Amino acid sequence: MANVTMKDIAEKIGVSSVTVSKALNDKEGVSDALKDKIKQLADDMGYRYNTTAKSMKNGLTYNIGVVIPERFSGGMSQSFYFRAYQQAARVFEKYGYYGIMNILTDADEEALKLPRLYYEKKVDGFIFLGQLSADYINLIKEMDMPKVFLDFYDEHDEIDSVITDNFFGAYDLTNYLFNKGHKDIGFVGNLHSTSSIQDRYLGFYKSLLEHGKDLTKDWIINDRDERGKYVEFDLPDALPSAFVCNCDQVAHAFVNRLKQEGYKVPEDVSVVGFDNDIYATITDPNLTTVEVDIHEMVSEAVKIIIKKVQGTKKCYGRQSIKGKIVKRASVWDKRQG
Amino acid sequence: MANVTMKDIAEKIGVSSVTVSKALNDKEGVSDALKDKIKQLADDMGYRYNTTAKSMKNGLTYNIGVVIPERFSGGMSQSFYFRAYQQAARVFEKYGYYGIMNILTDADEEALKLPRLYYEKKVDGFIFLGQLSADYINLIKEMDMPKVFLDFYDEHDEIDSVITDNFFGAYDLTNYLFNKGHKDIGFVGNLHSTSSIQDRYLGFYKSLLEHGKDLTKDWIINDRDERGKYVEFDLPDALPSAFVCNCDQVAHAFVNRLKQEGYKVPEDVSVVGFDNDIYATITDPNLTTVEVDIHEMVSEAVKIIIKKVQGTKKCYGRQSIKGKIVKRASVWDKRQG
DNA sequence: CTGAAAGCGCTTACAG
DNA sequence: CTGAAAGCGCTTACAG
Repeated sequence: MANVTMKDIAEKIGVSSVTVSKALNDKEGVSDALKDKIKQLADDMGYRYNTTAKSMKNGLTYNIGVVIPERFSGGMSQSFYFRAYQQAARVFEKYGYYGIMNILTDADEEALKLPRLYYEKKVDGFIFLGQLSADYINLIKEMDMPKVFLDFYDEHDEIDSVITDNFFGAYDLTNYLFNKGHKDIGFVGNLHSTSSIQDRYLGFYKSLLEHGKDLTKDWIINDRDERGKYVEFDLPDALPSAFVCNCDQVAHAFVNRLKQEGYKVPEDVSVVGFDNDIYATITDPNLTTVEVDIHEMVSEAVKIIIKKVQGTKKCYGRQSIKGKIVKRASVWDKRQG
Repeated sequence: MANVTMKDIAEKIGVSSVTVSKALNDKEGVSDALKDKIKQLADDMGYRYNTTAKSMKNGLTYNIGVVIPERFSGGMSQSFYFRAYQQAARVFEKYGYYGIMNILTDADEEALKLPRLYYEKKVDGFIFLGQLSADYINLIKEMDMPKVFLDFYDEHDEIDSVITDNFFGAYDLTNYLFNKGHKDIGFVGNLHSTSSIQDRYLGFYKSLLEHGKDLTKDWIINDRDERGKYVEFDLPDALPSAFVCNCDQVAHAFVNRLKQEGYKVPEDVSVVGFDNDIYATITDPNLTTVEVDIHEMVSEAVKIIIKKVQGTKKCYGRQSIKGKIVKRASVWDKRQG
């Protein structure tokens, strides 16, 4: 019972282990009768396929590393990363692969240490989930192994990446505010923090430009320091009638702050977020926001990494996955009111 | 550059691969000078250790499967499972192991299909995270591989498990309510749904008994059907002055329902939850609750599974990890008011 | 201190 | 349709 191998099965029937291998893998060269007999016996003997031996032969582990920087794994953004990882696990399954999560500690990222998964040849490729430092990205580039960035990208576009369409998402959302009669619109977020936030800001800006508006410095409100830590909002005396926040969590905090200062939301100030995570519906009023298509993003990223692991040299570049606006009560219709 | 092996290193220096193996593993029988030379060369040649080959030899994969039933992976309980999985990944790391997450679909659980990880010998043991059906538990018992249950347990106590101390957590919490002057206390939860909820209920009941109170049927309010789906609360006309809810999410919904019915929380009715998850702080008023010690639980579970994988035959039984009461505004002090 | 031999469990040509 | 031989990259006795 201990450890059944193909050889054990072979000896019991009186054939060679080659024949057993062929039968169990449904390959040609074994009569159907014998195949059935072998399969039956394998079942009876409690045989389990030894993937490690196969890996040894062809050099593939059938594992993909999913690297998540530590700082995204705590806090509140959890939900996004868990859903993403989970969806990845599901899609890997379809391809006969497994994902191995590797939390990249801040210290390792700082010290430019590649994941242990790499040094131990435990995986055939990597999905990096969540913005990494520029230096670390350079390090990754030199790593000779298939890789895909998920939810962020390399500015030099040398590594395939799948991102949410932050630019057009924020652009659409800002247009939506203009359509509702808003004329002055601000933005909440640190423009230098991540490429996602920057792109959302630029989409917002594009909409402003198209509506003949200029940027108003006072209405670009910072939400976090350079290490990503949230800071107090610095509110000017005069506010625009609407704000585009870089994410729902910040929109949630921003709404609370506005209410604390005596503003009514959305009557005095409308607020929109991004992500459609739990903060969108625990905010009062519920937030109009953009729902990121996690499933589609993850499926795409997995599809790409599997193709690359299987040998495609093709470069997929930067894939943007469209989100969709979810309309809720946090936007005031100025055309009627 | 393609694929550097120990043999390549050996040939370059003019020694055997046995010597390289010894040097790279810091084993005896190689002079320090040669060791250094070999390590240096390995580095220069970009050598990466082939874990698969090692696995082939000793039959260990250095992976542990973490199985999470699909129904816990969606919804709102996410946060708990993600934090748990993440913490597990961190602790595995310390032991030189990796975790591989396997979402167990409802269909596979129903059909009594073991995880693919098992049939492919991809792991040395399993942590099962989250309540499984009785039939599935029986199936697991027959699987000859080390395993630990996390956050639930087998009623026959045949499989090691690590759980939060639901019984004493709810007991302490109910005592706390009595101490605040409450005399009539109800419970919200389905008594037949999971062992966690049942234990919380029993802890609550124990406190009642100790305070000379009997159960009042009307004040045991159901929150979900047998498949775990939430149902409308069936509120009686007369309510007790306090309720112990089986979890924060349900407490959140229950508070909203009470407010909807015109009750003031906590003035008219106090409410306490369990878990200290996000629902505890998005509820108005914030919930008094029990914080589960995820880190400790996970660390313990990982420690146990590693020991078993390494050959310990010892049985650890059922380990309860104590949580702690987090006091917030949802409990009215009846002694002063 | 160093190495030749055997083996972990499978698969891939190749030969019959 | 079936199988002997070689090999994937390492490690474990064992011999020198």
